[in-house]
Amino acid sequence: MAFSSIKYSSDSDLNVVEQKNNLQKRKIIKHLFLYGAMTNTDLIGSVKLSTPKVIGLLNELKNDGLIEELGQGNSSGGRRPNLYGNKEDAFYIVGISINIYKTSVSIFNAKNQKITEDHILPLTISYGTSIIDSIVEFTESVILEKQIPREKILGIGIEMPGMVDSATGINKTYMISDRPVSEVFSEKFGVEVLIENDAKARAFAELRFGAAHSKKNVLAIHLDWGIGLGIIVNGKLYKGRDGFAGEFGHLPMVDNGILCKCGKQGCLETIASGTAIVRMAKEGLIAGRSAMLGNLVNDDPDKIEIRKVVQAAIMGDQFSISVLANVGHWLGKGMAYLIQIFNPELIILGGRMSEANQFILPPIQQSIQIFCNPELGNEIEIKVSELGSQAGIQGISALLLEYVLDKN
Amino acid sequence: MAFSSIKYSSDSDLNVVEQKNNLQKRKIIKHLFLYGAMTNTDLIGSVKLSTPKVIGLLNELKNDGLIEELGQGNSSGGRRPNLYGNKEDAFYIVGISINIYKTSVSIFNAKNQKITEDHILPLTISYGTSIIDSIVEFTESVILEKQIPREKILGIGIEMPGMVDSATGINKTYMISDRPVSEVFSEKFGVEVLIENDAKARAFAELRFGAAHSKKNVLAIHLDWGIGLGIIVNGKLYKGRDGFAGEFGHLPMVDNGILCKCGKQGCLETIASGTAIVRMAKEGLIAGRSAMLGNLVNDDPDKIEIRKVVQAAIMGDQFSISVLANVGHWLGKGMAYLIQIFNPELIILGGRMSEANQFILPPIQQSIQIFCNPELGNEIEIKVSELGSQAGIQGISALLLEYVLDKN
DNA sequence: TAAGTTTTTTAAACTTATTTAAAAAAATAG
DNA sequence: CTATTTTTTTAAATAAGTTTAAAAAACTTA
Repeated sequence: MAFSSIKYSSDSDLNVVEQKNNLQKRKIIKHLFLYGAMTNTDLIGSVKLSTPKVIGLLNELKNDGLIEELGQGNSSGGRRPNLYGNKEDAFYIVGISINIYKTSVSIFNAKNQKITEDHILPLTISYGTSIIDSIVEFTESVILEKQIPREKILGIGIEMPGMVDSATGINKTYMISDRPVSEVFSEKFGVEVLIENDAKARAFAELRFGAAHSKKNVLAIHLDWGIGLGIIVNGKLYKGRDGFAGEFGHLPMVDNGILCKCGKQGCLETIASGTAIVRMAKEGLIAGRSAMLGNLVNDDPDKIEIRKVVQAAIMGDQFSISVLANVGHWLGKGMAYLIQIFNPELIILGGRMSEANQFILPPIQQSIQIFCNPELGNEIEIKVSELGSQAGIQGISALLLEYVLDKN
Repeated sequence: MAFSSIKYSSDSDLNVVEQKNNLQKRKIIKHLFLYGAMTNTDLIGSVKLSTPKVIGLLNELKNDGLIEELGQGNSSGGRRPNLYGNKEDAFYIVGISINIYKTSVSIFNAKNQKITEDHILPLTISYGTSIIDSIVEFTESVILEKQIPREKILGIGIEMPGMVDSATGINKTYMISDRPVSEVFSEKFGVEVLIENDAKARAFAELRFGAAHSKKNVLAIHLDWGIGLGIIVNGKLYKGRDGFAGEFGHLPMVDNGILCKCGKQGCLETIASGTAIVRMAKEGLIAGRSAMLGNLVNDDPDKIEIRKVVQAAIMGDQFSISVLANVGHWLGKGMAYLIQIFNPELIILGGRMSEANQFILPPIQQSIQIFCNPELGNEIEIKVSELGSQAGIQGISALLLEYVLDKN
């Protein structure tokens, strides 16, 4: 914490890991958190230190009570190496995932194990600060339930939609306040708080735990109610000057198109997002263009969700198929833009809309062929995220860890 | 060079700087090349070493004959510091700039001073390798004229249009060969050769010597016969997986638009490049839409060039003004895409088309307002490059320097 | 012009981590 | 089951650069 250096009180009430502020030790802890138990030889490659040095640090960390020996690894014919791992209770990270319609809270231990069940708070995100207190209260109840001592909480990471500047802790779209929303949260929780945009948190999860691991230049598209983009460049999450990079969903795609909530017309989000699918399906239902979809929702337009449209498409409903194909067409065109600008190694598709993948992937491929230079378009690898719904909370927790351990 | 480590011959025929392969020494030489003479205190900040160490290295380099003392700098009341600079003849860099219609050659000494007059070879770039020998011959004549000993040439940097992969030395658009074109050049010249795309070389010049200096996230748009983009991210030139990042000119902008030389329709280049200006002006002239432009070229469509269109616009020619405004409109829309994706600190406009800046900048601004999120669009800084026509050759020379000195 | 101050340079002491070498532990071969 | 090999761990020696302190040079001020 910023004020720890001017504190007069004893070290004992400082965060455990902060006490061990040796950069190299932090690097080891970070590694053991992200990638699990390791031998000292494994660590040598990662922290770029010599054997004697790493062993020395490992022994110090053991004495500090932050790591422990976990038996022996296997060897190809020689002394078996000791395995070292973080002690479960060395510290905890709280991850909060704020969605448009719900908020969920998870707690991870120092081994990056989720120690909580699903804690979901139905709550519609607000433009103002009205939902903050509910989120704090809900989170506190989870912390209390697990009896996590405050000083063992490394920090709280919050991922949310909107234009988030994690450096200043401001969201320009939601929870707009006269002072940084991360500061408001931090004050109420009494621990470090980091906020980040949902698509960026997910891209970071892909970088650390998913398909982007050990890759350098990757784009992670987050297909949810809106369309987000996380950009990984030179193996690092790219944020831009104010943290607003990746406003992919608001690229103007259709002249004089539908009015977007951002105020402009014809944004990609208006024709290719989860919201757009629901809107088009509703319109089609009302216009009587799909009996099958009508059956699935008892002719009630308000009951339409992405899953229903996909379900109808699977059943062969022409209208639903064409809605999803159209979404794929526009997404593919947008992706062609990205491919030509970034020449990435890989594009990862994730988020709620992946339910519809079988119907949107082929038109995406087709659009890329049409709109993209073949030298670039033919070589691009497109993958569907394997991290699932936990990507966001995993990403924001890892971001928080690195944020706290890398500073100073 | 790669083979220096397995050479049996004496060190004397190795490149001077290669002999001093100490990384820290190279860093100092690089710095003195890029930013001129410095005091040891100046260097301490740049190479991140202590005073005694830097002084030691400086003395060694002096003994090596690579740098020299250049009198004293000034002090605010104390002993005056020694100034150190590269010796002019420590090494030389040859820069070659291949354009669509001409190729120019320059030689820089170790102080980054251009020691040659303008040497321009009129030559239309070819899809095959036919022009290579002419370029080599022309370059050799310049080297011979200045009597530069081969072993003092650090390397030759070549900037050129097209899809260039500098890592493999291949251009996918021009000078296509069965083996890397940089290798072909390197064999003929007998020294290290680096090739790079023109827009990227110019962006690098902006980063080292221009408006992007000390900035982190900058886009440099190169408006020439085509439209190129150099991307600077986290203070480094971004190239993408194959080096093809920045294919901005081939973003699809117009549905069923004009056929582009890339094979697709409606690329940005077909409506907003130097080539597009000339095409539109020709069409207008033939259709009799501009008497003023007709006067300037004696009604000969083949005499139209960008400068003539600008000249007519300055004289108030409605048609020419509308052509340039249209170009600005589309460029601005393209830039809105880039701003939303990159959230850059700065966009630099450079290249041949900057002659038309007074007519294209206002519509660019307007398009950004229309198509860009105000949070991003209002904050963006747009500058016209101050490096002028030398940007390309300066950029490729600096790239070559760093390429040679940074590798082992 | 001399004394004092500021800043650079040089020299010595100290820190830190690496390299080298030896010891310990566990697997494999005979 | 023992000897050999392989690999990790520990210990000592070495290397490299930083910090501290002192000396030298040049400017300021009285």
